[in-house]
Amino acid sequence: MATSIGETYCGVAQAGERMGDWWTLLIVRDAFFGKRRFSEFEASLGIAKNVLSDRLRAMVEHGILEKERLAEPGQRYAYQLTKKGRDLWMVLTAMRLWSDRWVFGEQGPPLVAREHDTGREVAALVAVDRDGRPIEPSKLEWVPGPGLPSTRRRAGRRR
Amino acid sequence: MATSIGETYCGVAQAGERMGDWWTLLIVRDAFFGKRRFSEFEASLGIAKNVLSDRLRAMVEHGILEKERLAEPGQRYAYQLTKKGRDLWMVLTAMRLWSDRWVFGEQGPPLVAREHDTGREVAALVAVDRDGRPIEPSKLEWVPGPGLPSTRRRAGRRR
DNA sequence: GGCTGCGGGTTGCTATAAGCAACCTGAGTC
DNA sequence: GACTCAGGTTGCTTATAGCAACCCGCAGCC
Repeated sequence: MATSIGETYCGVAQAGERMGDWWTLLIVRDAFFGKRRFSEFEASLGIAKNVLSDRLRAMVEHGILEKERLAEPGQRYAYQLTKKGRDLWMVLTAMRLWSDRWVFGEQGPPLVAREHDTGREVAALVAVDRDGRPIEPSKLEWVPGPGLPSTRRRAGRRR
Repeated sequence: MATSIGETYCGVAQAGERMGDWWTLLIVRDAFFGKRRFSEFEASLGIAKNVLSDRLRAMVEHGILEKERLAEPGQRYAYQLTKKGRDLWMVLTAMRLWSDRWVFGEQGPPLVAREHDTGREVAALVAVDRDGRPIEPSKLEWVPGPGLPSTRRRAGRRR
């Protein structure tokens, strides 16, 4: 995606711009699994070093990861998710649940998220309003919000 | 992402594979906005024709869109979301809400999803268990599910 | 029946970015 | 002071996005 989408008022495009590519999401996923080191991401993802280096730098710049020097011997660093990065949990979960349903299907999910003290598993995501009451997605319409300049009140505007 | 991730048991990677790139998600977004025709996607996204053509074909192959010949005069087609495609709503919403918080922030969201009869706006996504009861993401752990072959019980395996 | 216009593409070229292998560097260690 | 290891960088090759030009079937017009 070389064309700039920096000015678009679509949150999906903005999130995509922050990610850069799918590697970014896979790195975030690994970070949720507890991976923190350059070599751990490299081994887990099979990603080229220069690409990983690029992605990690961009993610630190975007405030998704924090780079920290470890007290361990040698030149070692740890990359940790910031609050902004941890907030991508919903995005990852939405993708995972979609795959569970439409890719893995009958075969069953390869991985489940479980509450450690009760054993309850995450089965779905639901949209809720400000008061936490569920909203049925099929009844939704899209309307301009407060952040949309009045001169360009159109959804999905670009360029 | 040229390296094949077809065999990985990570739902995030699988979803990414089905998407191909961010254009796919933006096309799905536009489809949710009611766009259906080649020229509508082209105009809205500013995407190159060959790339759009590629993406639409791949999305039809993956069962995310359905291509339908219109009864209108001329050579006109409509691309419509399938159930599988509409199910990506949660993914788009998760990304949009993340952007609302971390990109637009103070400025407020450019777009909100509102229930048309009550006016209630989608404010968040919550993870729920099988019975619809909310689960707090910070208390979660990842465990292998029924779909993970026992010979490779490792999260995020690849290649 | 030939001209024009439009939707929906395809083809060919160029520029960007990913993949891969080789090399580098600083810190510990024997 | 030679060796190892983490964490990169450099340079080359290959794949893909972007762009412009062209094409093709259909309809309307005359």
